[in-house]
Amino acid sequence: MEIPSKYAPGQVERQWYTRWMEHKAFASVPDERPAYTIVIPPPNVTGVLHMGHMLNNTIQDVLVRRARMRGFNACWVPGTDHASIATEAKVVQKLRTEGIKKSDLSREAFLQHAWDWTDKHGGIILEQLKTLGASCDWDRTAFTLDEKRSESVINVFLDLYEKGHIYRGQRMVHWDPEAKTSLSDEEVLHKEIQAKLYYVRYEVIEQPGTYLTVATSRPETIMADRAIAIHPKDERYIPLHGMHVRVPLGGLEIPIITDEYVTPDFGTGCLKVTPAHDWNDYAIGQKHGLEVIDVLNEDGTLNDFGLTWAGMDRFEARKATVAHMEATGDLVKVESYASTVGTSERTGAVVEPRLSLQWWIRMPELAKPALDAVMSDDIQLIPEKFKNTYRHWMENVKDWCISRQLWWGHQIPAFFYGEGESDFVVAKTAEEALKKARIQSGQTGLSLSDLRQDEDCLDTWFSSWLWPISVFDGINHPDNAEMAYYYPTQDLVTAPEILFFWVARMAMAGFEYTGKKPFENVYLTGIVRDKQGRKMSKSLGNSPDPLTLIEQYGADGVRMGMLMSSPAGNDLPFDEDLCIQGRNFSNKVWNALRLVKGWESSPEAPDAAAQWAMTWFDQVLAQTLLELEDDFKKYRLSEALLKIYKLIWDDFCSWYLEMVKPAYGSPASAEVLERTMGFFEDLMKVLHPFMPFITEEVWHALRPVSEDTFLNLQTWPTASTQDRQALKDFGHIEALVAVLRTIRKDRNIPFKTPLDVRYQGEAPIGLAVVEKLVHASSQSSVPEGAMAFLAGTREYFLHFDEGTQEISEEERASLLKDVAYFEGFAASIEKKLSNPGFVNNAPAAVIENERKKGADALAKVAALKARISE
RNA sequence: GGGCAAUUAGCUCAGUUGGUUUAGAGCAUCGCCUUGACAGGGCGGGGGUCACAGGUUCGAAUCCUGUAUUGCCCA
Repeated sequence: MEIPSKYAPGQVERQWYTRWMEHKAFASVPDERPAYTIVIPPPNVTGVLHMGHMLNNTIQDVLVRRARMRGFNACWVPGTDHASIATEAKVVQKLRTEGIKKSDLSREAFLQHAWDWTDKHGGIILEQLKTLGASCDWDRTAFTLDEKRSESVINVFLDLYEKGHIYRGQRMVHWDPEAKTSLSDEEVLHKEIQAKLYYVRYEVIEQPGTYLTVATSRPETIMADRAIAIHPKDERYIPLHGMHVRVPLGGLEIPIITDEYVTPDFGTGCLKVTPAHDWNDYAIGQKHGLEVIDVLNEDGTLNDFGLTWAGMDRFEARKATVAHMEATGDLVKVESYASTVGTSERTGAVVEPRLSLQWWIRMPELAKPALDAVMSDDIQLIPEKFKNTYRHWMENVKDWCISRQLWWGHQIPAFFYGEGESDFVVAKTAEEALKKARIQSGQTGLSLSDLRQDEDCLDTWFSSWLWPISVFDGINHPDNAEMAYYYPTQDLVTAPEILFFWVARMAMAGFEYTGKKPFENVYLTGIVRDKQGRKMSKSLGNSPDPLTLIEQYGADGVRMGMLMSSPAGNDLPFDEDLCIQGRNFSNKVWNALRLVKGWESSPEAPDAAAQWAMTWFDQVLAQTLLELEDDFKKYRLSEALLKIYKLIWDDFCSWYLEMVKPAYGSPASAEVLERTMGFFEDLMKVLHPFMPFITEEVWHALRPVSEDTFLNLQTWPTASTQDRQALKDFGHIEALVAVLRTIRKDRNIPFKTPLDVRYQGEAPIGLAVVEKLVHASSQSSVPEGAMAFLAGTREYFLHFDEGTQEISEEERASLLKDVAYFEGFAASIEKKLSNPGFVNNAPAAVIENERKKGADALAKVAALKARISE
């Protein structure tokens, strides 16, 4: 059988994924096994696969595949998110390039474009996940805007409205002038900028010729000023209490008011109050009964209150008003200062505070059970450090603005029948709305054409917070069999950035609609960064294309590369070298297969070395399996992977296979072959969650299995009985082999020349292995003049035919170095032991151990010195 | 400005209630090896005052305090 010496992943990976799909290897239906469920964090339909998805989904796949092998009925539900703002922005942009304006289209026509776009691009990421090897149950693919999910959203809106959790209110919101919609607090990113502070003077009406100077960063809103506020105790301004000033733009007379809110040290201590354009000013305005004048249009241009600057963009108007005031002498000076500005997460536009009528959810009550669940570890956050942040947010949670002035999304099921602010009803359909409206208004003659549905749609998160329930249709049919079986889900894998956006809200919806938590564990991944530590982003262009990586190193190689260094919650400094390591590892596994497949079988019994090797490897495997159990329980995936890596590369390939390897051209004992195949299969099983493709390929190549039997459907290996003795014995053999190799090297003894190893008393267990690995013979007799050396704490000798060989200079130097080390070590122990404080206070076992360490060190010193003096 | 976390080898990280070496691993690096599975490899080596300064203790990478730096969250 010809197997190429270099593993080529491309072909293998494509072939296996196709076969898995054909046989629906990852499909799940409820049965008698326990369920293990993960719902995918639905990627945006606007996105393409990036490194963050790669990391996140690799982790999910590892967890799901392992659960499947451990006897769980594993179900990984895939799907996508309609991403209201982002998608609408994309579609508007696309239409613009075709010369179509959104405002020229009807709602229906626009939505048709949006659906076309989604149908074309929306599934891209899911397709790409298949390349990565994701073992999702694809038949369950859901979309936040599909029929069932939409129905769920509307039902929840109705329910929350009826319970009084949803209300409509005029409030200050974050406004995205580019998308022309409100945003929730979480959709605003605060950025540090270098801003300018403009000092503008306002003339005091009662004292012409006297001016108050105000420092502002937003001169373009000056015409909407409705007061100047000063701190009541600010002595500089006490004489002006109760007076008025003239607004330099427009000339309106406004009062000077006093408020504790003003910081006397900031700027001049005078604050211009513009209730429509600042969160704090709005609060002050409310308190003092000031008029609210909005000088901006929804697209960020100035409206008619903007005087001669009406129609101009806010940033242009800023320059223009400043220039004007400079000319009139009202601009006193300009300073630059560090400030922060809110930008839209989706469009990047600078966000405006804007007073508008929106829909809100009252949060504190909903948040309570979701907070408690995390604080009591009923829902476990991994790593735990996120509990703090979570609590802080949940204890200070603010009402959630859920309406968006967009079309792409779930239209708010509120129907207006009159002009009044409360002339509306909330209903699932127009027909139901009509019934309700007739009753509520008392106007029995109302008809469908009198109703007008709210134009706005709901925040995307208002659908994704239902995700773990809605994918099983648990909102519309709470008692269905799938809900009972799959819900609550087990693990959720997501990024810390959306802990509040999504995780917290899912917990709230979970408790509200099922009375249960939606998931048991939340694994928070880190951010994938480049070598310089920068976040990978499209704008920086520092993100490698995942599909190109997969082409170069294989999905297995990339998966391993990503997981080699990604503890939960820690950022992943991505380096392509990690993928190379993954690829090289694939190749190692591949060549181990080549070796084993090349062995002919013979009926002979195993030789002593092979016999011992099998006993030993069985134990290493058992030991590692136990350690893996613990690692997985703690979600220490990179540690688990590294352990498997070393188990395969070091223990299996470098030691075990060398121990059992038959001489060139000779057959292997059938028993050895059988055991080796068994070990190899177990190794492929434990590696499979991390590297699904190559393990499948190798597993099928090892021993004949039918083509529609898959490794992921096999049982995870169980550890055989523990017997630490074989591991201890190996420690000694390892040391002996290492010393003999060093001696060979130091004395330039070619490998062809056999070594004649001598010892006193009983032969150490596993000596046959040493003979095989370092090409030596051994016997229990020590002739005159043999060279003594130490392996561990036991003394051995080497006999040379041509008498004692001269010790080389290099060897002497290295021996002297060792002597110094062990003498120093022994001295430090001696110091410890002669300290009465230590001897009197430390536990007996610790003291005993120190004594032993000291004695061992001294024995080593003696043996080393004996060799040097030869 | 408030809160949280981190700082261990060139890089990425372990180090589990203070006592298994004078602190480990993987990668990288260096030396030797055209050995019949694999040079995408084998064998061997070098490399760290555990950020800094104090303190607690018989004993500190580990506990406490302060300082510095970095990151995250909130305002």
